[in-house]
Amino acid sequence: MATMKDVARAAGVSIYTVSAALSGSAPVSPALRARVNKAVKALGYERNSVARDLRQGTSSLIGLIVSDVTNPFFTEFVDCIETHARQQGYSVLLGISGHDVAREAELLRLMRSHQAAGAILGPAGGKADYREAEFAVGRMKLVAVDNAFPALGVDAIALDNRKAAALAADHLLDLGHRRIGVIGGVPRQHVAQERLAGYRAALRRRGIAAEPALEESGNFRMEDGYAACRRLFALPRPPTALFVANNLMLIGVMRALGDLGLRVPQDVSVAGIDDFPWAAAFRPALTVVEQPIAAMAQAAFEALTARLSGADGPPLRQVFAPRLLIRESCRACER
Amino acid sequence: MATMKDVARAAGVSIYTVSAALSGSAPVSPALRARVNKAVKALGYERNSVARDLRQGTSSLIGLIVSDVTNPFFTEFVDCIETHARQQGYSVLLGISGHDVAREAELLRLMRSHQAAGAILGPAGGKADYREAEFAVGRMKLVAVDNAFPALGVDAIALDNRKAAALAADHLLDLGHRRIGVIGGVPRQHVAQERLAGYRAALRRRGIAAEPALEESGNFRMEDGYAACRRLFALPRPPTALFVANNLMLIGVMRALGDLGLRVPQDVSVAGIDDFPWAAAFRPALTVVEQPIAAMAQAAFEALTARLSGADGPPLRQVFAPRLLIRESCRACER
DNA sequence: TGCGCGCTCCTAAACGATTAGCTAGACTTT
DNA sequence: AAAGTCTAGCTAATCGTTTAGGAGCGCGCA
Repeated sequence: MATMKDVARAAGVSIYTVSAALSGSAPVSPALRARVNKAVKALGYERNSVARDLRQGTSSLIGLIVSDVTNPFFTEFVDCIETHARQQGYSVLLGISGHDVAREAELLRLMRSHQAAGAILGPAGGKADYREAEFAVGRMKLVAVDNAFPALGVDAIALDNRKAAALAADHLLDLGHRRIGVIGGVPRQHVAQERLAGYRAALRRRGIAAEPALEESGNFRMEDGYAACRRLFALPRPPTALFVANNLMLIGVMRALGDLGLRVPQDVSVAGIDDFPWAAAFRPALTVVEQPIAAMAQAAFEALTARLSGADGPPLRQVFAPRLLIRESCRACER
Repeated sequence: MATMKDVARAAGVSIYTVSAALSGSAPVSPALRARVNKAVKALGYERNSVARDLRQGTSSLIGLIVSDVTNPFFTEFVDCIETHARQQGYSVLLGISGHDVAREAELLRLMRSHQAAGAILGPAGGKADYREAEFAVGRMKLVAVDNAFPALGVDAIALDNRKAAALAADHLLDLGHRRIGVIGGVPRQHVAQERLAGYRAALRRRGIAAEPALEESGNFRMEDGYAACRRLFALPRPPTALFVANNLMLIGVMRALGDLGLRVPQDVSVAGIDDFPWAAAFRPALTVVEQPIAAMAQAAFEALTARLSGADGPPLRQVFAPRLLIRESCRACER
């Protein structure tokens, strides 16, 4: 690999001039600039970012940590972030925590070690899992998304999760359902707590008593949704409708209902959180609450770049509004 | 941030000793090792990988370039690669080419610039898009997956695409279909050519003449599948069955059929390539040809690490066998 | 002429690790 | 006791950039 030194020799200039010509950090006369460019081309020179990053003390890398890329929410989120990052000259270091706080911490350490300028992450845990002092340690700027709670002490981008759950629950209640099963996330996670709270609040507003047997939970994965659904329909008095707190579990639920021979929406109404490309192609098309993923990704990226360019001040929290997409998976309760 | 120098000072040793103690590159007496570890903890020292990488001339980064993460095949592939990489101490630099060869080249340049040890990529283009000499330039080791053709001159991991297409087409032929529409990829891509070839060969084996009007193509995205499907059913004599060459276009097709008021499989039979988590939850559950993604990802990663640990020799090509998953979206032709 | 100012370009010192080459002491061998 | 061998640890060079601090030159102005 050719280095700047080789280019300098070939062009008959100092490596300072090469650096200046390539980065534009200082003026270089057209004549020398041309000689440098010629030498660069002739040698096929490419800048060594590692050396640059070492000297600069920071890099053009940003970290991106999600709990599960196969979750369509994160898939699209990753897609959006990568696009913004590339356009702004950043490269993205991808980490997948698999819902494991220890793995997440390890990934953060690794990214710090690579001198990533910052990181965007969907925290895997809840309040109890982070010792605040240790979370945002070091120079690396952090932005939390999705399961972001205020105590983290970093900028956060979140959905109005209570509202999202209430939107789905209210829709089912409006259709006359009174026994609405819920399949929420693990209670450890902030986002799960909020969605459950939204569901309960919606019931309470109609004067309906919460029924613990109807409250199931899983770890936001397909198989958890499947299992939880089977449990709900093994109940002596199963629900007439289901509110499912995320997309992956919603798929699990649909498979379970299929296996149980239950038709949607004739036998059970189903509403979930998270839209995804397949939701509308399903028969029945699924009624879900949509998150504005692209807007949230952009906000996350902009929050990060703002910090990177020196903005300081207390952590900022941006909350986005959910939207109910009424399709075909819910109908009026006949019992 | 504490550096090795700080640790050395705090422990009363030279930075050589710190380096040796931490990396195990040379023996260090228990007494000094303990002092070093204590100092590391006290200062919260973390190794600066950038400095290390500069000195070593290579890094623990590997690149991963896919054309579209939202394609479930790549989503799962990325997931698998990240897991292997993390377990072997590598971090992954993710790039999304968006089916654009220029963007792909730019991403490769960036990764080389970051001194990535190697990269795994799903090439976006076809033979005509790469000048062989320029493709595998530099120290970085490359492994191609999915749309990998021999002329690239790097290790390749591929599906037996002709077989995959034939599996789907034969299934439809066995059910008595004779007018089978195909929605393939853009002809530029090797994988698209192969799948089309497999479909044509299956027809030919039954003595059925290819009908150009039934051969549509798109760029492996949902909207392309949608549009192609609408075109096929605007034909004077539309097909009785459809073979769709990838998952995303299959979704588009299902939406289009829904919008056209056509029922699957009563009015049209549909078979595709690529299984995905939703395929089985669909009503009807979708009959597809499955790729062994996890095995392919593992093979890709192992091919890369083999090269990284010095294996040389001519490019190796590994071809994987597809498997037909018969579900509910195809039935006997009644016309 | 003498001085200051602006340009362009150079030399050399960083950045923070790894590691070749060396040294001092302990232990073996003859 | 002298010479050889090991071992643990040190010093200093090195990786390929960026950039502070000058140097040389031409120009304008008094």
